[in-house]
Amino acid sequence: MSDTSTSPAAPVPTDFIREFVAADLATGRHRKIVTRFPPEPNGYLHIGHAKSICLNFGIGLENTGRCNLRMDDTNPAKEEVEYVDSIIADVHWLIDGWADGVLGLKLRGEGSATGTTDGELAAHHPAAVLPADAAGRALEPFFASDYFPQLHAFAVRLIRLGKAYVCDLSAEEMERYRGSPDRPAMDSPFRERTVAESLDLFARMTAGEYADGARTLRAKIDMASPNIWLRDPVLYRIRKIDHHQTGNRWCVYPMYDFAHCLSDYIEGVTHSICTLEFEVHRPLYDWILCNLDLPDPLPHQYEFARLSLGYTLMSKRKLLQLVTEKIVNGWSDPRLPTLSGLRRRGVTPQAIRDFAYNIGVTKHNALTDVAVLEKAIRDDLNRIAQRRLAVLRPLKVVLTNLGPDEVVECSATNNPEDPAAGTRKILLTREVYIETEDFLEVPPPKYFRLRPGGEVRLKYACIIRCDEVIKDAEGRVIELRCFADLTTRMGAENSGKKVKGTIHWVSVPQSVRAEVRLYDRLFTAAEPERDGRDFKTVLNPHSLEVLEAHLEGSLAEAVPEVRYQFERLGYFCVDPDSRPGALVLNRTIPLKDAWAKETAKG
RNA sequence: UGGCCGAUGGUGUAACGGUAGCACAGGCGACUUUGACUCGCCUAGUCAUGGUUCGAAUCCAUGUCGGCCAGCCA
Repeated sequence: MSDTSTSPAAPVPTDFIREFVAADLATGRHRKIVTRFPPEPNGYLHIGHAKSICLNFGIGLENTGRCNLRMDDTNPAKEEVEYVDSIIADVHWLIDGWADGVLGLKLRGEGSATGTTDGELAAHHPAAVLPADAAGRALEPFFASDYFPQLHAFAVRLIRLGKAYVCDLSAEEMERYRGSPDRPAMDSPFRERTVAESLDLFARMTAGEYADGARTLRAKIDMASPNIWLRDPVLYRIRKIDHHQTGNRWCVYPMYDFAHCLSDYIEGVTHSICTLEFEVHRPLYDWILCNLDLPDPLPHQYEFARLSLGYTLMSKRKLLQLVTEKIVNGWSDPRLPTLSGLRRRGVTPQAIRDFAYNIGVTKHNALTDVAVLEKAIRDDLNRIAQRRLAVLRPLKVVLTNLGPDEVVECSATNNPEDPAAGTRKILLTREVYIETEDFLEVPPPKYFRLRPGGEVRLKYACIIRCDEVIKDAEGRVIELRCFADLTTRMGAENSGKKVKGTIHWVSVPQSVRAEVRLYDRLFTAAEPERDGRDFKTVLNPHSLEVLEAHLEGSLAEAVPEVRYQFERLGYFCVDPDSRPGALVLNRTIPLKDAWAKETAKG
């Protein structure tokens, strides 16, 4: 089995759903496992979807099965091709190199063939093609809309069986008739309509004879059921609007409950995994499949708890609001938990997969600490990111014993976690920048950076001593004059000399300027909507800070999506906003900072 | 006064009638040319009450708390 595994030491994950899968394999109920990831293309994917993707593709991968990507596009009013495209890109980004081998797609353009509407099963549905079998042919996701002809045929069959009827109740009337969880329902006056009449009416609905909302097709189940979803749920509604895949071909569209179970069935899905709120829909899922008298094996639905992460919002509706109200800059704003936002921020797919593995899969709602995500991000970046020196808030230091044009060559380790990454040259000059916070005139106890008369090591270079502090008219420190002890350079006679602090720096003439964007959590509260509060009351006004930083010269040719660790500062990656000579970097996440924690203690 | 689902350290999870374990967070220490990484140690838990059992986080009952369900959304 391919193993660019989720976590270095990770055994195969286990959870209650995987136990069902294993049991079904053991009993011979299924020989091949097929799952699916079925987003509605009405928004961008976020890290909550990533949890589902990792579960569904993980199960496919672990069992040499398959996981189909399917657009659950049964409501043209809310869906757009922009979302279809972003979903495809995000899924690939997240699974490539891991589970892309079990990604089930179909041949482009296949499946939207005509079907019958006379109650007979359409003969064909698109076959799932794995990348290994594509032979260079273009593939695309499955679409629930591909099955509209078959779905329609199934609906007709249900009417013929006396298990569905056309209802003329308005939406308001239907709401009244339905009752409520603790109040009984009333039968629709159209419930006992003859099969022939329903058949005729449904055909005319399909032909476009009636206005939106005028009639619906309903399942005839049990109006006395304590489960609302069994009180004759709507199966089809009239919607005279264009669909992003099927154009104006249809004016009746199936509801989620009708389309989903049958789409699963059509694709040969064995385990249909969704989130907890669909638990109450499961009896309906089963009812539809059973009452259509479909041959086995039938798919089964399993539910797990959706992800909720501290200090962020996960619902597509709320994310859409953040985007449309321009609280953030589009769906890929690095502060958003969208996959495109995380990608732009510099988070790796591996880190997201590790995160998904670490949080597990259960049936109870939990609030996951962002620290778990941050840990996964740092762990992966620590392994792969090359180190560079950069100064965010510069303080000029003049090394008084170096000549104006003197250049001292230093060797810097690219990645201490990966010796194969090698070394690079950096140049020490008379004028350098250090981080403003690395000098304090009157330092607190345990501060071991630079102070007047004190010593500190410039990383990869040498130890310097602060001889003089230059201030401006307001008394602010604007420059330090220091002595550079070149005998403490690597390889020199005093290279072993120890000082408490080592700080980062860049050469003034050798550095490049860049815009650096620092991100913080979008909200100041772990649960932005706690107790029904408006999330806009807890927006973090400092979630984005833009600085002009000075980077080591080797970064001049940095390209988007390459990730670096700026030593002692954090992980950064180049933003696509970058232009030649005008680099823009995003800070993915700062390094852990024990000193900041120490000082915060007061 | 409905139905369904759930409850294990601060947080997320494991244990499937037989030693409550792991991770994150937190604390202390070691190492360190990143106050990073790494390593060592520590803190801290079975919602409650009954019952079954030699033995219960696990099974049963009752209660408590939490989530979901009254779209022609998914």
